Amino acid sequence: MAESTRERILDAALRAFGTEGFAATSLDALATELGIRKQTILYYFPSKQAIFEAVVDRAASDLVKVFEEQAARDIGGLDQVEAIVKRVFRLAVRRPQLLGLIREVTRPGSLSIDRLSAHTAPIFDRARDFLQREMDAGRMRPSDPEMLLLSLYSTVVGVATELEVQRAMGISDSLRGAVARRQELIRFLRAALEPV
Amino acid sequence: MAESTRERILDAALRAFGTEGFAATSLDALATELGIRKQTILYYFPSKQAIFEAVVDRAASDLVKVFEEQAARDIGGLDQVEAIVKRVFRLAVRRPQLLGLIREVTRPGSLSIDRLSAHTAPIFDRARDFLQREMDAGRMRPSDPEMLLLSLYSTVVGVATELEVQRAMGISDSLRGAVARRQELIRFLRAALEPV
DNA sequence: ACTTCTCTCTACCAATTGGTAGAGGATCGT
DNA sequence: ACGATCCTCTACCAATTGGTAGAGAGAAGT
Repeated sequence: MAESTRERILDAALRAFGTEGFAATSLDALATELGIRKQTILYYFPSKQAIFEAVVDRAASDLVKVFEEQAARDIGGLDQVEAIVKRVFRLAVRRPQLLGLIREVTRPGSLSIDRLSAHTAPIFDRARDFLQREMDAGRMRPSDPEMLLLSLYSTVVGVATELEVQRAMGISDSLRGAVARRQELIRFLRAALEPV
Repeated sequence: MAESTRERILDAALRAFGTEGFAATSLDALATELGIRKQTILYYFPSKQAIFEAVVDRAASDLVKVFEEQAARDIGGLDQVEAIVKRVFRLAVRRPQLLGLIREVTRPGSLSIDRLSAHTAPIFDRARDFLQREMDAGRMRPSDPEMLLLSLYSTVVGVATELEVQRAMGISDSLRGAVARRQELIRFLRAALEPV
């Protein structure tokens, strides 16, 4: 078997939770989509909440891996920022549900926010330190690194995921559109970060 | 009566839809919160979907009003951008559910996205023209105004609404924190937009 | 007094929800 | 051959869902 039932459930759940959201996803619908019975799902996971947490865990480690990979080959300065933005964009194009899930978890009242931040806290710290270092070295415009990180996060995740907003604005959501958006975003960020 | 039943329903529905989301909000819960019966709600609105659309309409016109007010007294350049960011932030602090609702509507698969964009399309156009004009006049760094608008939108709405992300990052979400975030955001945007 | 209109209620419903209990079929080591 | 383990199934269940039907109270106009 190419993929175990458990993995298939997690894949389908990621897609469903990441697009429709937790509450709008029913176990029956998930099972039907997979061509199995709901009870088969509940054999692998004790509850719907447990599936969600497993999905969050897997998604978080996928995300962290992307960052770790780039952090490993630290090319420094704005080039490093650009490289990370490119990676996030590639992820958003290939697996849009993944960033959709992050949005779902970071919604007010989500139960699994702590689960997510347990995974991401180290890379947040690492990113903050990186920004601070680059500022000190004069390779980046000085500012509050935490606040800057928040701005960067919002901008990148927003531009990468707000497909509906883009559609409403009349912006193409084709692959070519994604590349154009990424380029423009990088120009935007470079302008904001370049030292004066 | 200070506020009609219909208005009270819309208020509670905005709060619920804007925080918990559409699917996670039940009419029974809404009614209990208001101290009335579910059927009273269904007397004023034919269906749950109809309530949502009414809430979206009202929220959209509130949002549009905020923009119109600032657009009326066009002070030009980056000061104008700053003024709008401040207004959005004030809205995010006073009525966070409002921006939460926008997030809910702009989620993939939302039925009311067209309803929202019908309201917001004019101010998007207006904003695009404004950016183009300012760029032509050399008061703003030249770039693709549509893409820039998308970046601005993502950054401002993200920083204003991603309270959970901020909490996970360890950033204070007090009122003073909100002011600090706003100031840092404005510095960030000014740096990105200032002509070279 | 009577009708009409506005509003909120009780009573009810079919469908769907997440979840439990346990049967039955493979496949395995023995 | 035989139990054990793994997996997927049928059969249910109580609770909740959005929504319908219609009673009844109150005010207002006639």
